[in-house]
Amino acid sequence: MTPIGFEAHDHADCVRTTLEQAEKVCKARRLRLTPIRRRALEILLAEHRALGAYDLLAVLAAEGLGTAPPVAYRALDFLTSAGFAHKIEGLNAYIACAHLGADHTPAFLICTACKSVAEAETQTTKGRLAEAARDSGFHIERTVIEALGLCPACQDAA
Amino acid sequence: MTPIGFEAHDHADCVRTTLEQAEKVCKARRLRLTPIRRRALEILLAEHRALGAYDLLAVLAAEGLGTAPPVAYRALDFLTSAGFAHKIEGLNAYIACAHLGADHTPAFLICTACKSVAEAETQTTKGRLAEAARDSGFHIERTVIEALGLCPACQDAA
DNA sequence: CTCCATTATGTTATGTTATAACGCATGTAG
DNA sequence: CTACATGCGTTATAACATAACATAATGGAG
Ligand SMILES: [Zn+2]
Ligand SMILES: [Zn+2]
Ligand SMILES: [Zn+2]
Ligand SMILES: [Zn+2]
Repeated sequence: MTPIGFEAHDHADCVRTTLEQAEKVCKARRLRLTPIRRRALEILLAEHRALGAYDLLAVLAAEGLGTAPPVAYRALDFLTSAGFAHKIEGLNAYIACAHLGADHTPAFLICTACKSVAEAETQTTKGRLAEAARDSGFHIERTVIEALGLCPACQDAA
Repeated sequence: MTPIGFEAHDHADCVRTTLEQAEKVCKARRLRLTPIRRRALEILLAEHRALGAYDLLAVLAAEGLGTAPPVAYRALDFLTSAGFAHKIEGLNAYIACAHLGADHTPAFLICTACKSVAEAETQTTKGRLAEAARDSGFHIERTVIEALGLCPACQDAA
């Protein structure tokens, strides 16, 4: 479970396989990966960073795929519902899933210096949060787990 | 480390001791708990729930303590910087700290049915997130840990 | 193939959350 | 008193998100 994002890696491959996975999942679950949705996923995938909805919209608009906010928000709704993207609550921004296909509980490491984001996985049933929940009888449906700090590269720079 | 919020407890005492703690901390750190800031903290403390900035503003406005958004945001900035309140990123809302004075990393259990919020504590150096960070050499400065789900009472109701 | 229901998209408007910028007031140190 | 820092009043605007309704494309059922 290495967090993807900070390490050097074959990113072209990363993009390709994620898109393939997304298509496979859509086929299996009868979801429609329309041109707008597919392009939105590609845009998010371009970098391991979170993009604001309006940043995404700007790109889509420049490509003639729609100009009004609902274009972006609908695409993001689809992608997040399908598990192809996640919302980073701490940034009000969105990022492509780095473990598409794997059933996972995402956790994010967000570099405040270079803005890159790595997605790790945690196990919902373990960890301190789950423990606190069990202790008090709380039933967890969804978790938001985000760490803000400095990635290895930015620590070296400082 | 029991999460405060779901259990029945002497809430009047809860409010009183938190305000006392806040005053003590302000004295020690030479922070100024002005009338607006103090009242904002009281308003947040009234219930173990998160309040939107504009909800807080509405109360302050009704009491003649200011009408424009900066009034609320400045008070919230002060309270969160001082550690007297926390922002719930998943709700864009703010809640009084339930462990004021204790040096802690907050984690929240948020009931999606009744909207109440319990604050638990986690240890920054343990847990899966810290583990993932260590693995990749990431330096954590702040964490956002929030669980959405059903509190014990709302589970029983369903 | 045609019709129908469903899903997706276009469009306008608005709601919600948060900050910038500037000036005045007040408290404190030299 | 003066200089500086901090808090507050006020106006305006930026940034994020959704409501509501019209039109179009898609994909089955018959
Ligand atoms: Zn990559
Ligand atoms: Zn993911
Ligand atoms: Zn209480
Ligand atoms: Zn706290």
